[in-house]
Amino acid sequence: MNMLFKALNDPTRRQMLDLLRAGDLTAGEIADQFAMTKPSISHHLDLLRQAGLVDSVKEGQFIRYTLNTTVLDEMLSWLMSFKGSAVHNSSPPVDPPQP
Amino acid sequence: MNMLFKALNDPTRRQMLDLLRAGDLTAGEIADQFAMTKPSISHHLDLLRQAGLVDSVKEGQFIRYTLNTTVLDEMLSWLMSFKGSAVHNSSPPVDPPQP
DNA sequence: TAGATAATTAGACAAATGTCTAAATAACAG
DNA sequence: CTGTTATTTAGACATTTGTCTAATTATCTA
Repeated sequence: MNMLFKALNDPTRRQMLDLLRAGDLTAGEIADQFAMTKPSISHHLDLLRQAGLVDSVKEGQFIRYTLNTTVLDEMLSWLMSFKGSAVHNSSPPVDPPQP
Repeated sequence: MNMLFKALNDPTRRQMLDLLRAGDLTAGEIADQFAMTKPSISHHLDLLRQAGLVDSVKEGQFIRYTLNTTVLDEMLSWLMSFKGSAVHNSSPPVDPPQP
């Protein structure tokens, strides 16, 4: 899960994923949305690809990036397990009612 | 969400959260589980606290750390929205059956 | 009060990260 | 073929991050 958390630990990359929700985009179309050079964009896309969050397909001169959310499953279940397995160590907030 | 992703982007800190699922622990008890100096542990716990993932309460000489999963909600819903809003741009994998 | 224990703060340092410019690769259009 | 467009690769550089040692603060106890 390390690569996954690393990939998501950047606002630019998270925004890229948000953009891709509406549909596939080429590297250039993605770059147009950010105030950043194309090599930087390329590097971010590479990290997302390494994490498995996007797939890339060359189409002629362009490279089309597609969102791939399957890798999120592991992270999602890890996070959700926290919402279920909470342990209550603190004292109860009130005394139980006396009969 | 930046602090939250940052806090989770470290195996040691994620392991700390896993430890706290079984119940509250003091800083020293947490430190015992890692091959790392106490100042380093203290720093990690500070980041978790800044992210809101743990609460700390001083009890005499000790400091007791408690898991707090409420901040996970925002992240969880962001992640889950990906599993719902996927768009299918690619061609269908097979041709539809011919009658 | 003196000494021991729990934990943090302060500061140093190497490694990782995000960004840039310059150059390389690959595909298209004339 | 030549030039233009899309994208990546390579390398440099400043910032952030994780770790350590040394010192500090706070609490307990004899």
